Amino acid sequence: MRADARRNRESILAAAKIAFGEHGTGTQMDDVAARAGVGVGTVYRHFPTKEALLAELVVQRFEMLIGRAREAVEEGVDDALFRFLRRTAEDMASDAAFQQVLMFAGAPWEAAAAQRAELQGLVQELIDRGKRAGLVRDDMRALDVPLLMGGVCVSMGSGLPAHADWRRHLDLVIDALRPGPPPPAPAA
Amino acid sequence: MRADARRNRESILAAAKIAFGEHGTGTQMDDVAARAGVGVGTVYRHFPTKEALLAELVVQRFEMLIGRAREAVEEGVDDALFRFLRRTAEDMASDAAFQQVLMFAGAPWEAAAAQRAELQGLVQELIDRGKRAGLVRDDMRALDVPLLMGGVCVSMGSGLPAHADWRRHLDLVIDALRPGPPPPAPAA
DNA sequence: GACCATACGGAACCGCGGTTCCGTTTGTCA
DNA sequence: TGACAAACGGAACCGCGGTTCCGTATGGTC
Repeated sequence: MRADARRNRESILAAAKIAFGEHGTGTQMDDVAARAGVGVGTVYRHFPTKEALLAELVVQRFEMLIGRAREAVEEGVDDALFRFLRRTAEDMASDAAFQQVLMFAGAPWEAAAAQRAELQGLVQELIDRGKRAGLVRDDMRALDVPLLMGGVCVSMGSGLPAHADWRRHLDLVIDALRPGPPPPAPAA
Repeated sequence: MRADARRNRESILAAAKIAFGEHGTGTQMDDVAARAGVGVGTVYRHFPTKEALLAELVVQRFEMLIGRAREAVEEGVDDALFRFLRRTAEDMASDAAFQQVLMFAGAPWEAAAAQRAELQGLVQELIDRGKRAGLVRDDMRALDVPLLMGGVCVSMGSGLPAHADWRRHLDLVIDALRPGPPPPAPAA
């Protein structure tokens, strides 16, 4: 691969990261090209499709989350799960496209299947530790994480009028994962 | 207004309700027209814009939710809030477009401002009752409802692979609204 | 320094879907 | 029943944005 080609590929990825982070999946290819200081044709030489470009970004983002999860596991704290969730949310807050991918699935989501699987394993470890310490409800499953985080994503992007307060949303959702109070008298 | 005009308006609204419920905001005007047994032009005679049509549907849906909320208030049960949330979720599950509007706001969302305000008042009543009975956490606010329900919407539409289990999501989120266990030893 | 495969730029292409326009039909009223 | 305003149908229009195409530029090699 020629030197300038490699350089351009990097520029494009960097530009795309910013553009997609800001404008979400609606980002236009021309915009990415412009930011990268490159023509659209060049973008298409490196990534056959907009979806493919986005998929690459999503994989990278998952790779980063895997790193976060590893750190959390190694931290060895009982509430590492919650700390991980908060850090993850903080990361996602600045990436509109990733939020949308997390919410709606599709090709880029599928493309990161391997990463997702790995991440799920690490999260399971965090959950187990939390359960052992009595900080996490017994019936929590690893799949609850994408479920709930997908929900939190709604409160992030889009500059919503009323429900833009994603930190509040996250707090509530994390509380949902703690062991509940004794079931409030099963009266009906 | 001519008789056939009124009749057509109703057909269009009915058709739109079904179409938007199925395909979400991505529903095409031609589809609505076809289902209503009418030409596109006729649809546009009655609703100047796709957004306007959707807005009308959203207002109707909120009107229905207001009805649900009134019922809940009149029920007079302590956990009326939770019962209301479950019924509401059940209603929303079959309306893809409403889910999207709830998630992303925009013009149709704004159009229902009055309804939203009224609904919020009723929900506040339900919350207060729940708090008095000790079933609802003290710091819950009426605005937490759209916040969390918006999140649940993610788990509804779109036939997602992993996180399609919206009932689970709803259960968790409702648990988040209950009074928490004693804060797990403020160690950190 | 010449050569050529590789890479680039960006104008043009194309399908999609919301919206418009106008000739035709139909309800209503005298 | 005749006349006319109101309403209808749907082909055509148009902007948008992803993708393609090809003439030009350039890094690497002999």
